[in-house]
Amino acid sequence: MKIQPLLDYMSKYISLTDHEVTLLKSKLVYRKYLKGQFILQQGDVCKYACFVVSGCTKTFHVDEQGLEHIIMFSIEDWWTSDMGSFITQTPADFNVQCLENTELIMFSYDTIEELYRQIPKLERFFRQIIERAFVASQKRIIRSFSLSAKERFLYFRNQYPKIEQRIPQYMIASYLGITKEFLSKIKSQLIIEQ
Amino acid sequence: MKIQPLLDYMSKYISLTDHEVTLLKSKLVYRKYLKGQFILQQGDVCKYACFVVSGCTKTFHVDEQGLEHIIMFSIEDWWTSDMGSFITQTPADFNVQCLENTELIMFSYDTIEELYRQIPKLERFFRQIIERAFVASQKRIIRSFSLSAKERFLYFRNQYPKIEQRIPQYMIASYLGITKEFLSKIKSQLIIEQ
DNA sequence: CAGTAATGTTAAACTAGTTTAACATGATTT
DNA sequence: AAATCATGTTAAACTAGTTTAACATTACTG
Repeated sequence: MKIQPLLDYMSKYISLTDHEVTLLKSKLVYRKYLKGQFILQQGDVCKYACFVVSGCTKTFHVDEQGLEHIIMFSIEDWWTSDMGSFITQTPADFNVQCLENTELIMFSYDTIEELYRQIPKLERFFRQIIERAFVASQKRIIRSFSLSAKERFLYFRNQYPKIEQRIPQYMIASYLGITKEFLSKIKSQLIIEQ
Repeated sequence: MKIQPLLDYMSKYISLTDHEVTLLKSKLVYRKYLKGQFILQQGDVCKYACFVVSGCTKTFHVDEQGLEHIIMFSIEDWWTSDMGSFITQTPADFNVQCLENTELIMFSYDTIEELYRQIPKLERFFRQIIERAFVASQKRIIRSFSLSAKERFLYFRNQYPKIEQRIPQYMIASYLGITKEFLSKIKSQLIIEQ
């Protein structure tokens, strides 16, 4: 289990004793997925909150018309899960699929409450992680209201330069809430403008 | 201080001893605002996370073109704050304004860390509150992608029947991300369809 | 390495939602 | 009671983004 990336990440929020690290390790699941595999399928109950050690995933929702809407991408040092399904143990709104071979450290719903009891500091850690995720989600709502598709694309390109080259363009369009044709148009406009 | 509504609300998540309630009480701020008053202004640092005891607030963002976008309404038993500004103590993206005379119980940034230390259970309480807020925010993103303006309006009307009658229509339009003119059109279409 | 599937581009016709402006209504102030 | 202001409606012209379809390109797969 490559646990070091997670420990480095956690050390930014809390400090764990050796004994706590051992305890934590014993409750975690380490798993490798291949490109294309689903970590979670819409309608299933989400059993794991996952930390991405390596690789890339997309989280997406399929609406009633069968259209795919990408909510987020997750790469190294990010989290991926359907938080709503995880915390309430009800059917997921999202699919999570690997866009590359991906290694995950998974916190299972069945053991996380026990972990909180044994290591109360984790309660603090997860509160802070979720605060950040919530803030990012709210900022995204602001952008969807107040920016045009072109401005949203420029923001995306700036914020995730690494992801832009790793994934197909139609997925970026889906993340931006536009069609791949319109993204194509925006990009050719941007080239002309220069 | 009308603290009972907050205690009732908290009892759904954690149970506090009498001593803890006394401690908590001593750290809270209770305040009344008049209709129209601002609890927070965009650009200021948010010092308080507020529980609404009575009244109604709107949380909105003013974009670079000066257009107002309503992010949420908060009524009795809801929270209101700019979480991003509160946790990072950086300038707020949002304004929070009272739509009615409003009574709040306010958790100050300066005392909340101390409270977490003295009553570790609060860490758990806020983790759960923020989890829920995050999930609500993500569901709103799904709706903005996968529903038409008409469907979003029907969803709003269904989810917040009490709020619909308490506030002006142009604020509902702003919440839905459309113009008041288009909301007017949607409503007249809905009447014709019946 | 040929054939098929997945991805990306261009362009024309279309539609959801905006903008502007004129007018109606009710509430608040003088 | 008149005047002003905030809110709400209607309608016409407009625009951002979609849909459809044809074609180009890249990348798997047998």
